[in-house]
Amino acid sequence: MNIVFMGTPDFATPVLERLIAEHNVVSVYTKAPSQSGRGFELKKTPVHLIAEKNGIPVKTPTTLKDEVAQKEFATMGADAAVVAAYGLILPQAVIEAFKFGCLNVHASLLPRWRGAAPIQRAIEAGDETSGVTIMQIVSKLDAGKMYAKKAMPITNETTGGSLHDALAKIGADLMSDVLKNIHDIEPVAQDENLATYAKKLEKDEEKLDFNMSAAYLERKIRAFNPYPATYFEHQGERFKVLRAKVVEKTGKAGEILEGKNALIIACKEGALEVLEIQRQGKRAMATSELLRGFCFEQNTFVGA
RNA sequence: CGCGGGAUAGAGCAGCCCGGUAGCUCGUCAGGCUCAUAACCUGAAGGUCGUUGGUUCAAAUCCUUCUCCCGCAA
Repeated sequence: MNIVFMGTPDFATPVLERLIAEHNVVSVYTKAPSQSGRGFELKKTPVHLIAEKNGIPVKTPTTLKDEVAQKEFATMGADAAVVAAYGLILPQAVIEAFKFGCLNVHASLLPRWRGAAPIQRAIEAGDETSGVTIMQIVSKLDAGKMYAKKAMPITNETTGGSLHDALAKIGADLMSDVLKNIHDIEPVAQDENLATYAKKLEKDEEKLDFNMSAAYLERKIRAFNPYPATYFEHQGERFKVLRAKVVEKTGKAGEILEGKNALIIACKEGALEVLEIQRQGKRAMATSELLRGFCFEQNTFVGA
């Protein structure tokens, strides 16, 4: 099958690699290289790099709304477009430009968690299951008919990173299956009454608010690991928290109950023992390692 | 050239501002104590202080080259 691929971040690369292996990827669309990272170097997207490595033409339009961009699709003779975390809105004209339409890989079991950050929101909310949905793109966000779904459990060990990687692989498999059987699958509509939205992660969410319960904060820490990661501030320094567990202790919210042999911080309900931490300028390490040479003063407060 | 922090024993840190014998906590090893232990006591090994050059009687410390790591920001 001749396919146009559209995607941007790491989540999209397993899907693209699978398509390259199994189909004829005629063109790849991704976001333009942008100044990012230390030194503001111009960085190509992960999808961009994979495409280049495989000698596939890459296009990086800033919008697909103009007619020039849309006419390109007509001349490619592609049967379908596969979209994975592309980051641009597809206008109706693009959606209709392909025989099989535009197929999207979404990292949740739709209609739950439509939107930008389904992986993190599922963990944060305490869902016991996550998964991948392959659906048809329609003008309404993540609301198209579904071809296939595959679930996977969320455990106490699941982090945003681990779930992301697992779902990306599942997504690649599932998309492969759907494309193979596209003639035989009748897509089913989503139940609009069950739809929820996963709003994108905001900067101010990264700061841990110890006025929340320990159980919630623990989930959030896992959801935000490794990116964008949560943190607290203590005596002018910022400490990223990568892993923690809930412990049965009480104190005023944000109070350091133990700072020498372990780091335990009181929350509104319960307390958190920080297990993996990253001091600014340093790499992430087990809290026990940091505490060999560093000490948090007991009974001082962190956070706000 | 977006802003900033860091590199010191196997690990984590202090020392640097104000140059003058290389420190702390832990780990390792040996011995001791104990019914016993991740506990306790005694002792030991382990460092060209990331790299280059300079200043100086003297550099972990001040200036400089490069490499690597990280935070912010996007």
